[in-house]
Amino acid sequence: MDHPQAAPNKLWFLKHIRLFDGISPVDMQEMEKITRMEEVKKRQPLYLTGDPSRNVYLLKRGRVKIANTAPSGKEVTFDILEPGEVFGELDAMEDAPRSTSAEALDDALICVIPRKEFDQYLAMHPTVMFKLTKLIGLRIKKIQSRVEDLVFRDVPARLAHLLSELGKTEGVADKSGIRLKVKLTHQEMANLIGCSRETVSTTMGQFRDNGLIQMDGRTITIVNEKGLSKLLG
Amino acid sequence: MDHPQAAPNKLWFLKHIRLFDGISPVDMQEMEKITRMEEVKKRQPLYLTGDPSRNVYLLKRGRVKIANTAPSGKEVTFDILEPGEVFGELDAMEDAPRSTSAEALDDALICVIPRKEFDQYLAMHPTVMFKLTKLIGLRIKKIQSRVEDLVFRDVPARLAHLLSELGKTEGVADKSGIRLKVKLTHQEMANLIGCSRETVSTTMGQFRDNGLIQMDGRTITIVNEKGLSKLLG
DNA sequence: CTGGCACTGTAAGCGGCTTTACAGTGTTGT
DNA sequence: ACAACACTGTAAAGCCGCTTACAGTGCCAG
Repeated sequence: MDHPQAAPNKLWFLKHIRLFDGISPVDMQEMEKITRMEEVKKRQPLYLTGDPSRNVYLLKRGRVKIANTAPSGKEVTFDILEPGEVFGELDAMEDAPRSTSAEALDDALICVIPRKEFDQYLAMHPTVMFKLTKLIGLRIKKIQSRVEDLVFRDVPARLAHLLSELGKTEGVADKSGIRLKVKLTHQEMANLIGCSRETVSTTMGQFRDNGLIQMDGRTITIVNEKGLSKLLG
Repeated sequence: MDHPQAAPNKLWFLKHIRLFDGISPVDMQEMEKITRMEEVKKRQPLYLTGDPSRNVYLLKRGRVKIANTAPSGKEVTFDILEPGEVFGELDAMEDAPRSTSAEALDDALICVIPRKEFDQYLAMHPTVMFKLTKLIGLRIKKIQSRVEDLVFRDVPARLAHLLSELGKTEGVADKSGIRLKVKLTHQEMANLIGCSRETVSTTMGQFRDNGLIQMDGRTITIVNEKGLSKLLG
């Protein structure tokens, strides 16, 4: 049965990795041979900035945060990965020290591939490499739009943008609007949009007061999506 | 003779494209077949955001600016490309509309490759594709550090960072320090570091007053490199 | 060589965001 | 169950960088 609780094996998981969308089962089986599965506890770092880049990772279950910390202690979050994503392959392909850190946000299950085997695999599977190149291209676009956000938009607009993105990817329709099963703290949102924790709290408060969102504990519901979009510019 | 003024032909130029570093001459000759050279006048746009992505480009001579403009008219510059760089391939590989605009900053010479031919070429030359993936990886790191700059550092630090980068890539040793043959206006620097033109002017003035740099017309000389680095962090 | 245009220099005023400082409210582990 | 801790709400003060406004300088074309 095609369900993780039933028979979670490596091949089942590989099918759900975006890198293998539209890739032949044979190629996938070969990948299976060189991977090893690993459980990771919540808050456990997978690697830190500056570490040697020994492995490439595939995320099976849970979320992983890709981030960096300034000497001051201030943190910027580049991405929060969902199951199905590949990560750590850029530093690994160049055999360069890690340029970011990666940390599990939940108890997670990942697939570990040693750097060399990954390189060899790619060299022998051009279609997978082509797919990888495209995935990396999408990431560039994503981060380019982060730069645009930081330069063009103020905090309310950036926060509105974040919320509406979360609405698209994680939202569930509800009687009063789009309910977000967000497990992000205000601090984590602040790291994503580049501002302080306090500013996130007050801005969310304003959104609530203006009837754009509802907040119930840590559940956010987008009540007035159009109102949010209007903030974007 | 291996000199552009003497015999500037496509093959000569391809040797100087980073994408072909360490690539076999045979592969390069095949690329030559599918390219066409084109002169571009200063300030001429190669493409605008939203255009269909028909081609991939190789920059032979002159500089090209990759940028985007907000509805407000504010502009952000993602990169200023030097000869030897490939560009426009990300949008082209996905057959997506241009996500940025590209404009010649000088009279330039570029090599144009139709999207489809580029895709086919890559499919048949895995080593070139591997190289391309690595180049894109480097670009991600570059833009990630832009995000860090915007979040972690204030304008003086970002400007100091820009100047010392320019010193590394374009600096010439001089009796009083590192002379920059920069052809960037304050506006262009502002677009690169994400602040207003006026702030660049005043901050440069402060650097001058503090003996970090000298300014003579549009020539900048870094006098006290250590002093600049101290601003970084 | 000269008028026009683009770029630079500078300064006052203002606004958005950070910092600092706490009080209040979950949430978790044992 | 409850202490300890982490997260949220809020507000005052201060500062960085933007906006506005203009004067000065340099460069290029005709």
